[in-house]
Formats: sequence, C-alpha cells, structure tokens
Amino acid sequence: MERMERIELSDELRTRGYRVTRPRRAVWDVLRAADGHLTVEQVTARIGETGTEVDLASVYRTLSLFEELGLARASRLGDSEAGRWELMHPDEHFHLLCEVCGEVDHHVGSLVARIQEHLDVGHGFEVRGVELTVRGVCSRCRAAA
Amino acid sequence: MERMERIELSDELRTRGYRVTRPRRAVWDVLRAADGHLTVEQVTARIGETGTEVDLASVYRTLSLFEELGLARASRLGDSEAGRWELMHPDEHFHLLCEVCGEVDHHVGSLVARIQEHLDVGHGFEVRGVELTVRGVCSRCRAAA
DNA sequence: GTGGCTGCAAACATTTTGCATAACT
DNA sequence: AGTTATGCAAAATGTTTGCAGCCAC
Repeated sequence: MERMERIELSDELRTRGYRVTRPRRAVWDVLRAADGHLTVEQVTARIGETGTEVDLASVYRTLSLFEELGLARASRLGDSEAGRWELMHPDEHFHLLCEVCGEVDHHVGSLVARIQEHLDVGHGFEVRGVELTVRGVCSRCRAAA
Repeated sequence: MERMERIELSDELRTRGYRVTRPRRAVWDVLRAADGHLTVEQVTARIGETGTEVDLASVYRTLSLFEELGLARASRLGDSEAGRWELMHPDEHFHLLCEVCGEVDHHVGSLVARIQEHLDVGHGFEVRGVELTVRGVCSRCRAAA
C-alpha cells in the first residue's frame, strides 16, 4: 500500500516530465498519512520528525506543483492566515470547521453530489465544482465548554 | 436611505459603547455601496476616491470590529492572498467564484436553507452555519475564451 | 553531463501592534 | 476632560523569488 502510493506519485511526476525528488516524496508521504488539512508549517514539521529536512520554500513549491497536477488542493477555511493543504481524493466530502479550535474535519456523504445535481445558478455561469463548509463546534470543544 | 444606513451604524456602535468615527462611517459606506467582496486595499482605495483619507490599519481595525458586531464578515475564496469583506446580509445566499478572473458573485436562493435542513453530520458536531461556494467560470470569462 | 530542483536568503504581500496624538462623547 | 480610536511606523506572519550548487535522469 505504502509502496503503491509512492509508485503512483513517481508515475504522476515522471509522466509529465517532472523529477522524483526527496522533498516531493516527503511531502506526499506526510499528506498521505495526515489525511487532510495541514498548513505548510505543519507539513514541514512532520517531515522533520521523520529525520529528513526539507526547506519551507521547497514545501511551498512542491505543494503548488501538486496542485497543478491535480494531486492536492489548498483551502483557506476559518480565520487563520495560513492556507491548509490536503490530497485530492475522489470521495464526495465536505468540511466541518470548528469555530472554537479551528480544526477541520472531513465528512463523507452524497450531499455534495446532490447539491450539484440540483444546482442551477443561471447567468451563464459554468459550474465546475461545489465546496461546502459547515461551521460549528466540534464534539471535543463542546465537551470542554 | 443613505441617512438611514448611517443611523443604523451609529446605533449599532453607540449601543455597545463604541464611538462613531470618520473611518468607521467611511468603511461602512463603501461596503454598503459595493455590495460585496472587497479586499482591504480596495476598501481603502474607494474611501480615498471620495476625498477622505483613512489609514490601512484603521480599515483593518474597523473591519474586525464590524465582524465582532456581526455587521460584516471576511472570506478567503480563491487563491488570492487577501481576505475579502462584505456586509452581513440576512438573505440566504452562496458564492460563485470564477476560477479564471477570481471575481466573486452572490447568488440568492433557498438552497443553503434546504441544505441546512437536511444536514446531519453526526459525531456530536453542533452546526451553526453553512457555507456554499460554487467554483466555475463566469459568463464574461466564458465569452472571452 | 546537464538541466531541473533544492536550500538559503532576501524580497514581497498581508495583517497586526505600540505609541503619541487627535477626536468622539 | 476623559478615553477611545486614529495615524504612523515598525514588526509579525505567510508566501514567493533569485541564484549558486546539487542531484535525478
């Protein structure tokens, strides 16, 4: 499984003429393991924990590349300054943003697909995707309050 | 009408012990006139166009205050760095984000309300609000392509 | 070997903050 | 008059870029 993911990345890169490098593998592995929503700072820190050192700038460049290749995407949920990154995954899902602690979780379900079906925005706007974010308070923060 | 809006702001501020100042009126007027989604830079520039000068820092502070008072809110749609501000309005609406030019439009409709009705995220998450963003290409950019 | 990629450092963009002064009440 | 809010400047934060050397191909 681990190996498969790595091979997928190599293919994705090499097929389009990009090189497979240590920073790119490292960022990929971290995003893969994290399952969602890390800041660049967090990605870099987690890479560091594994013994490898990768420069912030390289992480930024790598994430931009991944975005370009359709492998990852950024979002800026909440009020925090920093962008948060996750690997692209095919499942329909939306985000649960806790207004207290700022954490972002996923919620998988058909809701987004159903929205998209019923969507008619008119005005000649060509719909390419739908993003749904639910703001609220997560169970942990409710327990703490 | 103009006057009414200004009186509303004064009440909102004075009721809670805040002062009614030139920068606060200026920011309010600009947001009111713009009907949505200006960066802080844009707000400041538009104030400048009316002859008044207000410092960037004051615009930031004013917008934060408005947010605290529930009068305005920020969003960070798209890939741009800068946050965009709009006045809070009671209508249910969601955002149309053009992936080409980056512009954000509103779309009013019952969709968001209907989503909220059918929403069951489980996990003890307390839902407070729903944000829907539709990504795509606006009619202008489609025409230009 | 060579061209793309990295690390480093410096630039850039956005937002926040400290402090003396101005201005709202 | 008393204090809050402003303007200015400096700092903090997040992201991008130029360039010399390194490494994947």
